[in-house]
Amino acid sequence: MTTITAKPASAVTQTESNILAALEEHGSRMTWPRRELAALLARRTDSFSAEEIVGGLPSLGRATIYRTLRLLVEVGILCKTAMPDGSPRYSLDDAHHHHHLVCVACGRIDEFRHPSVERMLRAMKAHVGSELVGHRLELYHRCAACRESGHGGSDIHMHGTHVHAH
Amino acid sequence: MTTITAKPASAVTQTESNILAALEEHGSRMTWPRRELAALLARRTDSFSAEEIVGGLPSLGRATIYRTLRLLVEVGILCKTAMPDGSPRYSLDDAHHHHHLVCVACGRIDEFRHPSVERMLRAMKAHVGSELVGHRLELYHRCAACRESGHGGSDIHMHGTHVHAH
DNA sequence: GCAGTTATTGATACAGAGTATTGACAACAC
DNA sequence: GTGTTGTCAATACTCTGTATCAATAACTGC
Repeated sequence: MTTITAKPASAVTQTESNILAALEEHGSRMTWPRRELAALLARRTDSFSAEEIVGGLPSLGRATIYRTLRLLVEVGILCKTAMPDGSPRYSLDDAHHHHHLVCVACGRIDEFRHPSVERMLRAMKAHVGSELVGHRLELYHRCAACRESGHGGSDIHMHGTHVHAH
Repeated sequence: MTTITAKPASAVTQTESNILAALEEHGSRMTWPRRELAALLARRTDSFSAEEIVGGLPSLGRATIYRTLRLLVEVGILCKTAMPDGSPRYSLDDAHHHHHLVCVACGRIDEFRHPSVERMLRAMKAHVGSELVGHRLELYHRCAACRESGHGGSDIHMHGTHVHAH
């Protein structure tokens, strides 16, 4: 927990009841579509796009799925992260402050915390004249599995928004 | 250049010939639409969306503008940054490695470099098992002008993708 | 300076990721 | 059981692009 804290995405799990409890706590009603979505999310360990969920739950309306995903981000069940090209990915949130280590080949998202990041943020807070209201930090890499399996040439989401190589 | 390096966006300027030279160097042809776009960009000092440019150059095709903006990002004339909600903004690039300080109220984008960031990246590089292929760091704040003018309640682009408050 | 090659353009259509609207319906309060 | 209000599905729309393709303009060699 002090060095890399490489918590694999697969270690971030939420049970269906966890998710429903978070919604209830937030004051949301307990509906069948939300139960369905919670059940599906509880079974996932990897990152996903909203449209994957839409495809996986054809009995629910698109708007409902987008609304509910947004709601789950708000209540801290999901993280919404951006690939280098800006396309969004959702993953389960471990409910603590963290940043993302994103594999550009397979889309796997690991959460991490590291003192050097917090140190940097403190330093920037001190040096920037105005109040910081938020930050975004993502590190992009090729994960161990993708390097081994040679699944490397693609990097489909690599270009677009401002991402630095060094 | 060692502490905050608060280079205002207005200090990042490019002349029309600068921009055209970068395109030529890249091996691109010198066309009328590119000249037009270069002339318009050379006059801007703030950040902008692609559609603003589309609106400002009605004689050019949408596709051409998007293509050329992408090209200019590739050759290092423009930066493409994301607001907290993920919506993209373009700004002139000072051609050095830097990160972005983005005002969530007015969209102003300042570029900065700071040793604490580089230190953090070195530390992360050392600690992450796999090779890092890129990173994204954006700090969101409310700029001095917006704080003074009270232009504060809006923060229209504040929600969406994963942005941390502390 | 002209022909030939090839990059580039503009129009149009399409894709991805959502948001806004609306009438219907279901959950919860009483 | 009635009423209020949250939530639903469907639809249309927005924004930010990319793909296709025929027409054209820019460079290249002569």
